[in-house]
Amino acid sequence: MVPQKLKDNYGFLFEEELIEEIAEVGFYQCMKRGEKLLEYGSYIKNMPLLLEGSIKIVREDEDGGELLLYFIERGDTCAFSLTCCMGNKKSEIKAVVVEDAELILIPVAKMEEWLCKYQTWKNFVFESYNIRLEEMLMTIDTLAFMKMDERLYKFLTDKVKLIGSTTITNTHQEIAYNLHTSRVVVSRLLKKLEKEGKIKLFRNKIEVLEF
Amino acid sequence: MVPQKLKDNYGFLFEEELIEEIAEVGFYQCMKRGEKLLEYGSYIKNMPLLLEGSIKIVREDEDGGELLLYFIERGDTCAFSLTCCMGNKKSEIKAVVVEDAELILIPVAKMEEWLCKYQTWKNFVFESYNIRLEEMLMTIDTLAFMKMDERLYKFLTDKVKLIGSTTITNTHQEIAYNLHTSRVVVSRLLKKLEKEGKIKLFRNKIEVLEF
DNA sequence: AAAAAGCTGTTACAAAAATTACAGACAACA
DNA sequence: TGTTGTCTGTAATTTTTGTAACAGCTTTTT
Repeated sequence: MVPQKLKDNYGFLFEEELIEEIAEVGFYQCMKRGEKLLEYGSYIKNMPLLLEGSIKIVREDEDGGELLLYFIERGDTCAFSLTCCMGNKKSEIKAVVVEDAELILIPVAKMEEWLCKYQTWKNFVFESYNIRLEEMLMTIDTLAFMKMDERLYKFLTDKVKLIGSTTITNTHQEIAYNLHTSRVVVSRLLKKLEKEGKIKLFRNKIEVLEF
Repeated sequence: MVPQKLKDNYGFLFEEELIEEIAEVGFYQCMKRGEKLLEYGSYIKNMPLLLEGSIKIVREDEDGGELLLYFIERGDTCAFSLTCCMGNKKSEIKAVVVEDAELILIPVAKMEEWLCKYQTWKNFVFESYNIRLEEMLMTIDTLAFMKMDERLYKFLTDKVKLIGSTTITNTHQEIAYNLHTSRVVVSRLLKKLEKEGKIKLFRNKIEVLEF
């Protein structure tokens, strides 16, 4: 069962031998929406490979402020976990399950061993770092160069693409947390988007019409 | 001459043998303030090790907008160069010399070879990625959680620490570019900081009193 | 020396975002 | 069924940021 999902998601990346090693040493784990995979300030000694579902990476400041950094989908791993376990440091971010997730946890020791043993693994690890740096750049772009109405619309369309459905189930308050703004601002701008015909508002739900 | 500076900056990180290899295959390069080490959209096939001076990493948007991401000091390398040369991708950022710099350029092939040959090199490369991810996080923090006056003051104090002098030689316009805001806003907030006794303003110069 | 170009301070105004407050709608539940 | 808590829409106000315009300097160029 697990090896099959491993193959589906990583088979085109890794050789048979590596897939088998992963299945052998990895812990399989299931997580429900809302559960925390990684807490701010915690330590981690495993590297997660996502098989199913999606996860959001969130930054927090001292005053309880939050900001969504980006989403992780199946076939991905989290570069901050790499940072965290290779440097043996506290986590700088928190990771929360968005859609029910299945994942495999790889012990750090193995992960380091494979770096030289499997070229494909090395490429995967570096590629992960590169993707994360790019995601961070895009986050910075939205913060530095976009106004709140654009950021809000981007949040909605990104989520639509992520979950593969045009219906987003979030309260205005939840969205406000993700964008680090106030609920009033989100409600106001959502109403504007509705008047422009881009979305349709319901209680706890938003239907995205254009994306 | 060069090997000496190499030893000074990297001797406590790398073994003798690796230092010698670096000196052998690396190109030595000197750059003046204002020169571009890396242009937006360009390709790069070498990884730079900074021996002297400092460099700033800047993000640009389509409309010519700019934003300072962070500074690089001697003993550092640039993770975006790694991204760039290992993935053979266009540069997402531009790198400009802040203080006259000396650096050594390592060909990608060597850099990859050393990953498995020298444990210390592998650690250095991963540590570089980790440091850059952290810097990016800090940049995101300032954008998401701080107001412009705080960002401006942070810019000034960061630069004081970087160059090791309390005198910053920049016009208000240059600072405005770095923070992606307007000159008027910078002038206004600088005046406020001066009234609070934290800085003293001159033409083309700012003296930072508290940091 | 005169002219041009660049830098700073300031004013007035517009736009964007944050804050406070409150009312109506809906859902959960005793 | 009535109460309570949550979610949404809206209005009024303040703070922050962006824009335009201009005067007074200093530095550079002619």
